[in-house]
Amino acid sequence: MAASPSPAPSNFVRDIILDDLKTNKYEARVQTRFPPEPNGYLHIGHAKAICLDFGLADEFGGKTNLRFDDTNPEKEETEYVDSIQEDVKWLGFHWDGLFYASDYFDQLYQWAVKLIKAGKAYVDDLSAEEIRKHRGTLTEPGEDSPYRSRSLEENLDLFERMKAGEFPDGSRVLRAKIDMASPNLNMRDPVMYRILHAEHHRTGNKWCIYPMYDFAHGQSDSLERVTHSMCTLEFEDHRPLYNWFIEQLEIFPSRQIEFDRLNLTYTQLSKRKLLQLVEQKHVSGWDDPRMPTLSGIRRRGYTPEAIRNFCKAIGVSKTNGSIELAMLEHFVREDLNKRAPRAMAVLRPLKVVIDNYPQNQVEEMDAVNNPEDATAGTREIPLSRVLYIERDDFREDPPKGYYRLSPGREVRLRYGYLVTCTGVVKNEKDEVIEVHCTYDPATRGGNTPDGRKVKSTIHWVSAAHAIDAEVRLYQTLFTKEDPNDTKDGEDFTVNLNPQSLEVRNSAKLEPSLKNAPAGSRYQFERLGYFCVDLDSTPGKPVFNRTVALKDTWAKVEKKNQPPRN
RNA sequence: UGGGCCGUCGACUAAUGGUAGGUCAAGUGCCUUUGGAGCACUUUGUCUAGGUUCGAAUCCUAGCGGCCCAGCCA
Repeated sequence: MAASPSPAPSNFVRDIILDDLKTNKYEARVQTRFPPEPNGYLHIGHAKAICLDFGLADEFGGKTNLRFDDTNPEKEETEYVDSIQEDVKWLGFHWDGLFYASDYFDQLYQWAVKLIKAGKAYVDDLSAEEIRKHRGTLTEPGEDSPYRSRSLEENLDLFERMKAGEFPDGSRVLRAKIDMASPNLNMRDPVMYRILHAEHHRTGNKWCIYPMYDFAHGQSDSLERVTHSMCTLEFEDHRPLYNWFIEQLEIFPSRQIEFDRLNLTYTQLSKRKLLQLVEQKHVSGWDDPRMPTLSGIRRRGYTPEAIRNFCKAIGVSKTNGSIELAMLEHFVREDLNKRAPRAMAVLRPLKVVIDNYPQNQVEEMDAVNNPEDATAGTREIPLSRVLYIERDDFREDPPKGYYRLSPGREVRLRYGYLVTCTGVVKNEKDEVIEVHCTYDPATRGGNTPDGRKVKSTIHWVSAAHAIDAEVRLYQTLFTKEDPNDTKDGEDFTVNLNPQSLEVRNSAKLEPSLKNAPAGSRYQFERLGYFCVDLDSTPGKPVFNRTVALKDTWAKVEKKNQPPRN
């Protein structure tokens, strides 16, 4: 066994599998499944589950099925089925079998009949409301339904007629006969089947009764001979029921193991609430780059490698916690730093005129594409008398510690020349609209033959050669670490960040970016990582900022000037 | 206040009765044609109280704190 370069840290699920392997449980076989309900798009929380399910099976030479948990025809759609498959593949995983819980509807029906015949299930005529009342409370036991003691024959007949469509929605259900006094509410005669005259995305109108999650999930695991069935913590209370059905049915004993779901600061990971954001148009869609969906994150410019590394780093446990968003951002920076070619782009242009530079001269300056990757090569960038620099890179009255351009000060233009600011031009509102400089011809390429040092190197683009672009800058979608932290009666949308999207319409890019294809990623020097959006048009590219570079100066400035409000 | 689960640096996670370690964050310095990247160093932790033991983050007891469960959702 070769030592892996970055060994996956162990976790309690892996320990369980290791132990089962040692004791030869399941004939030393490892099989998992990733079981999404196709009622929404996959998000970063699912990525954690995917990495666990597929990762563990891969590690032990096992199999992983993709199985759609499609037992509720009213919420599920093929659009979601398609996006989920695309996202799993994009993340870099390959499933063995592709299944649907609905593939098992016939088998499930037969098993339900088997339980009725064994006296372990009955048809209940109580309404939903009445069932709720009979269920008792957290501290008081429930009461038996008056229909609990029906004869086998009557139960069989009624269940068959439920299937045949003789009864309206909600009029009857099939229930497991377990224990109405159980302290675990899931064991108080849980509903197995409900009547739903609804068209199913796969089975069409074949069925008008549909199994509940509890009477489908474990059985599906068992049918596929899944050995280790990982799910999130809220299903711990369902495990006794999961096992009860397997025992009563005498089928393959898959084992359910629960782990902690991912929580990320400043991020909403409830599928229902993500759907709400889409439906109420707080975002442009499931793939809005501010969304934590895999499609949103992908459009934002994240790489699958970064997400996988993140999932590996956060680990798996049973502790309810919240990962800091900075952790995710670290892993995308780490990955993009190695692979993203550099380019120069000015987001808020300020015109610079180099007064002593020849009027119509243009020089091609050599620039390295990626200092982290010697094989990435170099490119040429045109320089001329009129440039744009970042507004932030000039201050008429520089604060302490600021060492970019200001009157009388010399800085280096990256891959260009050293320039010294000689003056400014202002408009009637006293705003600087133009900066004047002189350059030192001896410093071509940014070199200083005399060994002189400058404190700062800034990026620039030649005005005559620049490409106009739209750049979209993002902040967190929510202003609070916990978006669900609201006052009574308030919806989580009150925590939406009004500044989560900022569009810069007049960005100027170096000409090499002209034909960058959608999805390609760059580091704009000194600014951050950016990704070409699919809204780009031939005349005007659109870039998304994936994540900003770490900005030491911004930190210093913030510390020196605490917020006024 | 019925049942289930969980408490280790600011965050996440290891240590499986035997040196409390790693990553992120924060801080300091070095270096730098990105105030980027990199490198070095530093700060901070076993929820509390008892008990078992030569030895406890780990085992036991009792507290305290947090999360989940009363859908014909998953």
